[in-house]
Amino acid sequence: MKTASGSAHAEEPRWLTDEEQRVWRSYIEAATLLEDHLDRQLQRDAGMPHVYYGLLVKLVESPRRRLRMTELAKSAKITRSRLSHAVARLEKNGWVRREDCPSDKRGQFAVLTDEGHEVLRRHAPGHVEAVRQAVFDRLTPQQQKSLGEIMRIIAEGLEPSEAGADLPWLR
Amino acid sequence: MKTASGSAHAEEPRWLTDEEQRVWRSYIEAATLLEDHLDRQLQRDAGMPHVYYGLLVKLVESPRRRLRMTELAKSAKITRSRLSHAVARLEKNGWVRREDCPSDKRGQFAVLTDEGHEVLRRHAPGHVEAVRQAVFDRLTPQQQKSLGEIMRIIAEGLEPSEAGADLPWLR
DNA sequence: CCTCATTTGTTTAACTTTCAATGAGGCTGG
DNA sequence: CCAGCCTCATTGAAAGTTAAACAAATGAGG
Repeated sequence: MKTASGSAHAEEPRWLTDEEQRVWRSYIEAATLLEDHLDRQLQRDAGMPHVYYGLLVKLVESPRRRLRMTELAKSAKITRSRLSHAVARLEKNGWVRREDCPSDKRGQFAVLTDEGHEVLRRHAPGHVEAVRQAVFDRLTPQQQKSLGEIMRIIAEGLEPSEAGADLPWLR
Repeated sequence: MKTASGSAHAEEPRWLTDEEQRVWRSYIEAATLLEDHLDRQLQRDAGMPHVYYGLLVKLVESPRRRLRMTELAKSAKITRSRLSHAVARLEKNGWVRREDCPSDKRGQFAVLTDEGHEVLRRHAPGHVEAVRQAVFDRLTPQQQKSLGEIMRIIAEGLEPSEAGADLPWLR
């Protein structure tokens, strides 16, 4: 059996080539700048960070504009803890409301309020425009397609199924 | 002259097509998962978030392992304020030390200490491995190349020259 | 019915990031 | 010189995030 290669075990590291390094740096820089840019845009215009906006979007797209906390967390790729705090804040803004789940007394729904829906309606155009300017307007159709494929692959590799990733023999 | 289209002015929004939306979602998901994954890996192994690690890397690659605060901030794509706090923390860890700039009394150098260098040496292999597993091992050479090109373009569009971006007529 | 492991969601404290304000130093033109 | 403006870097408070611990409810198995 080959060594586990995920624990504290020193095989000689496979360094990145110069070209790989350039790619990686470009990725980090662009991702950092982009996140920052969108956060600022939404904070300025809509009064919330990008992640929070994303939560509202998830909700508006869901049946009855509601989602169980855990579902919402999974779909937004954040922890339940982070979501708890976020929803608390959005609730204070009046954009989301919590509702008990009838079938599971532990459960909570996050529900998009009319106000929340309105905020979304009002600021979606500006946000889409920002995304276009920063990303889509600059890429050829081919590049857009590639970006989609590439990011899907990366996400795939890190997805929840990731849970037991360093114990592959248990999956 | 065409309208400025960046201010509070409602032209009918150019929504994203379904395909564009899929691309964008993939991007957001992958970027979120990846950032989170690397933060966790480094926090667990090296006791610092990914950004902080990135700062040490910038320093180790610089002449005399030092950089002016502003330079470092620019090169890492973060604000000077954020850097100030970060360096304060790294200093507390003994991984970075501040030094006055002789030629400009306002200036400060962030200098990588030997301890800092050692931390980097110790944890670089694990980090590279994490990046490989999450990204490079999953992409074809063609995709790696595309990713580099695409992210360079996006970064380009958001770069510092961005400062007066909504006042293009002043540039 | 009871026990125990698991799931759900929240909470607390520590840490990080942002935003706005500040002070010190440099630089330019009168 | 010095007045006004810009740059360098830091600060403190508020907001957001993380990690670990927790209570309540569920549900599977005995």
